[in-house]
Amino acid sequence: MLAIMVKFTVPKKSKKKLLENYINQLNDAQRAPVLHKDGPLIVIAGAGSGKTRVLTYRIAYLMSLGIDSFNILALTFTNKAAREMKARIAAIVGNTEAKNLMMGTFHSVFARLLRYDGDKLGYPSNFTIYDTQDSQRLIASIIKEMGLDKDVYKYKQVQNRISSYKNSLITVRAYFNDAEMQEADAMAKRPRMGDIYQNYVDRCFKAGAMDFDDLLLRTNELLNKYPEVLAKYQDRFRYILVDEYQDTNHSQYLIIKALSDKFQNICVVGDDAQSIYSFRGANISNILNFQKDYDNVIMYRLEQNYRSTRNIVNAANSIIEKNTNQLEKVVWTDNDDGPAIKVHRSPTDAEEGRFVAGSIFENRMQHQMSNGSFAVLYRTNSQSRAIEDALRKRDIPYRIYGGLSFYQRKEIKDVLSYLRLVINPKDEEALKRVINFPARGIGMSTLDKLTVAANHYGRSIFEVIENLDRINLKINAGTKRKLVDFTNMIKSFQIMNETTDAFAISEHVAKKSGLLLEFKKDGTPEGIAKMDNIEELLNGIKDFVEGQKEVVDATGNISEFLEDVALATDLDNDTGDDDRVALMTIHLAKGLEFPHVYIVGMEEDLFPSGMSMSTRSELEEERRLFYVALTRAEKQAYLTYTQNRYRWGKLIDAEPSRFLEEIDEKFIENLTPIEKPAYRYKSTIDTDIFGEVDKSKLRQIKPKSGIPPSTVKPNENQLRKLRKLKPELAQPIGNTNTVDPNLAEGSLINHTRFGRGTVVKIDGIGNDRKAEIQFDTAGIKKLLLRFAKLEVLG
DNA sequence: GCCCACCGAGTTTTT
DNA sequence: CTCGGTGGGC
Repeated sequence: MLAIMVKFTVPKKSKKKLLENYINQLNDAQRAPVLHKDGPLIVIAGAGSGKTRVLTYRIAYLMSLGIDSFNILALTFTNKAAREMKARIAAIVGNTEAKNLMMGTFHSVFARLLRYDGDKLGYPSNFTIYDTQDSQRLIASIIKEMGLDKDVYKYKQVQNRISSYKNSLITVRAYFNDAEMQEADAMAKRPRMGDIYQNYVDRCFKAGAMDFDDLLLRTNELLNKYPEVLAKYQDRFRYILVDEYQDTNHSQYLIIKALSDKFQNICVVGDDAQSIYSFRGANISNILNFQKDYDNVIMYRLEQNYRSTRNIVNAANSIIEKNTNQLEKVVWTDNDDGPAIKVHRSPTDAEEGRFVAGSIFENRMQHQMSNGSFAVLYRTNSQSRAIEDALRKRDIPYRIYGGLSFYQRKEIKDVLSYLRLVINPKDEEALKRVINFPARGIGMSTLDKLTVAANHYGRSIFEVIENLDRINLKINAGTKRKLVDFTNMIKSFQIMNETTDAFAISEHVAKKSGLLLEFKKDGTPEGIAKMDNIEELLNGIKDFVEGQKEVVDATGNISEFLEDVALATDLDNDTGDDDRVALMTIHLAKGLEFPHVYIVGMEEDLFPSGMSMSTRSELEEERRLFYVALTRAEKQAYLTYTQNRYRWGKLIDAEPSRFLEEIDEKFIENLTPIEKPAYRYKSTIDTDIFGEVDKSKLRQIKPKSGIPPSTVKPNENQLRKLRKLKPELAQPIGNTNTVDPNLAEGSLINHTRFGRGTVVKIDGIGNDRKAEIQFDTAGIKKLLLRFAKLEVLG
């Protein structure tokens, strides 16, 4: 109500005044890029330096100069960020003016573009977006159909590989033209990789489906092959802004390059120190080389941190300076020193959770803080469980972000699959999911026959069923009837969909498909929970339909909803209206801030991840991840680690993360007494004449956990690439924790912590090689050999 | 073709 | 430990 009043009573002139005021409040470093009008610019924005404000005001400023919002494209990292920024801009320049701003993630913006122009590439405008699970299922079935060994061709790895081809713009054709690429796969004992890739692409195309990577790859294809399309969008997007530029991949880079080529009004914002997505193809050299890509690039640096205490900023600096590969930048702050970073050790992960919950409880009481002031960050999703349990016991409300999201739950995906079929009956993954769920007597063998026929005729399974009487398939009449009944049901949904909104059709589908009934008759608590979830989904769709009424061009149709769901992240759906502690991975926390931040699981092999410490560049990315984590904190950061942690259902030994040592100790307060370092390092480290350990040498000399040299298997491909690009980064990280060759079952050993013992059993290979040891005083323990410091006594 | 019970493998991070 | 895949009995 108030907003509307303001809209009509405030004359345009004072809007300009408003913007002027905002811009005047910026510091000089922030104001400069805001006022930069034409030509390429890069803003290197340190953590917490107010880059969102810069982006927001810059867009508002451009519009105040008379540039039509229709001509501005802004790419953000999450849709939520886009929404918030857009709302903020609308508040400054007015709703009508901001309406045509094109703003969103790469994936959602270019999905929209492809819905318009994808027909040129042979895609229907109603193409399905396959999520990772859909892709993996399809790849698994292709591997099976091709009769390949599923232990050699692991579908997840294959999917990963295909994804990285696509992100590097290596099409099937390019793959078969690249001998080196094929050789690499052959060396990895997967000579049929290219054929799988080919099949996968064909099948997606036939299904009228794009996976996440296609949204970028096909956009590139479209812009390359159709100059008139490129010209159209170049002309439209005269001003392009890209947030989190350090996390763009090659495919995204090329899109930006192509679109900005004509006007060169390109503004990228990012922080090389926060590049943490190389696993999905992000290429840090995009930001490092931006100045070489365009002429007359002006670089701006935002170095003043407004978010965190001086202790946190300086501690973070002391970490990131261990990395070699970065742009020069000094992040500083005017804020108070603040309390030291608190470090806490617990015996197990359950106790770690208890510490976190207790600490949150206390802080809440003592400082009158809200739950929403706290975040618990971890490296892997599986760590959330122990934290959850502890918070629940303390009655502290929390919300988990990421992990298995609502839309990925089985029952939800089932409903969505029916809806996907309504929109695009060629969608094979959706069809395979629900053609026999709820059970209708259409089993595996029937589906196999249909798949073979579909492949043979180059059609979708749905089309095969529609033409059953014209194809000679060995399917009995009863089953044929059931198949036709199924397609008829979908068709009846399609007819209904033409005249109803997303909510009405969804409710109808949930009932008529038999899904709701299926879970109802199940009767178990799980079944009831699933029904509730479907209920929740329907409510969500209802809200969505309501919301769409306010959006220009929106129809509230189910296809809009599906698009939203396919590209939404957990964060996007966060209303933030209830007061809860946030639990999420560090990756998801990027861009967010909280007064108090708990970084849990500060242990070797967990953080840094055991999967990412074999090369220097991997380790540097882990370090950047730690930097990101720490710089989320405004007032207080906690780092916790455990001595033993449950992993794979077993209690295993844990060792403090090397990152703990990397923080300058003057920023740290240990809540638990430190283990005697002199004792731990005694055997390997020289002390100076005062008996002091030279700390700078510690990291190199200390027996490091890691992969024993004999089993180091750095990704040869990655290494080869790196050697060309950055020879110094390709060095595998040395590891000195070699296992005494005399160690065998029956050996008498000494362990630094558990004392004397006898080796009962040794098993496992490589990384997982472990010994079961009967200790004289500490009982039986299983220790991973690459961690355990064992002295063989005989 | 369906269902249940058992076994085996897997956890890095996500649009 | 937990999910997913498989195989045997119906």
